[in-house]
Amino acid sequence: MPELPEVESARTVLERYALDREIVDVDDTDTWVCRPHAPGSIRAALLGRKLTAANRRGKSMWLDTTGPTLGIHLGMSGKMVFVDESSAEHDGGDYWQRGRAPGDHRFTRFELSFRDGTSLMLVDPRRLGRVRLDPPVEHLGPDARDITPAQFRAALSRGTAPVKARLLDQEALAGVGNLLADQILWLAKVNPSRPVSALTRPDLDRLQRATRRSVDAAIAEGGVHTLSVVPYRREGALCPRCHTEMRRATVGGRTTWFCPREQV
DNA sequence: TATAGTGTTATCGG
DNA sequence: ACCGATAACACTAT
Repeated sequence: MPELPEVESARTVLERYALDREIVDVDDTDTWVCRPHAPGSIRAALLGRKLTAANRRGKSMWLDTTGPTLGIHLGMSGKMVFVDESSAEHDGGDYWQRGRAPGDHRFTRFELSFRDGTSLMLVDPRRLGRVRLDPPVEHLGPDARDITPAQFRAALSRGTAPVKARLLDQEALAGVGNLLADQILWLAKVNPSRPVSALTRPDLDRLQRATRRSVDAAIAEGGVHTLSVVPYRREGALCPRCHTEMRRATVGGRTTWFCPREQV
């Protein structure tokens, strides 16, 4: 499911395939995913327009058009699929929804049809994704891929929240999800429950470097499921560095796996 | 059959 | 007002 790296691969697909084609039909009838606009309002705003650029900050995407901006968030189970002139489907190589067969429209929640017969759809079984016009993005923190050490220290300096909860706070820094957070904390050898107020300057700098490394690695390797500690997020697994049994906890409301020996 | 889940947001309580 | 925790959302996979 999508964190920053998966959203970036989706953005790349949109940029490569979906720009500069005239929109001749829009299916925005799923008013749970397409909101808060009235049914048909997104359709009316986009008919006859073209997508002109695909942008991303954290896990949020927005598409510039010759009309209003189209915001797309993949939620926990969404993926973008582009159907080309020969009905071949292109997605980000995302590892989830692997079981979906080409042409399966059961979970298509939003669709743009272009004049040349191609189309772009949001496929989202759980319907936790969102499509909206002119989405707000200013509230998001700096993108986790290019946040500077100084910005990172500022984002993690205030308050008493567990450091993992802060890493997941999209207004502090944008793009880190549950798996990336576990990887970052494991790489930096920081306990997920440690209050941000207890982090030292060296801790913060290690965390920032671990964030950059983890995001870059996941983008290069094809998603957060390729991160090195992810296979060890299970009962009975041993830390791949020190062979201590991994421990499970709930931090920031999310399932958390960490090495109790190294992450102190 | 029961439960957990890679995300976000409204609401509650301190 | 600020900060953090929790429940809810809808559906699939185990």
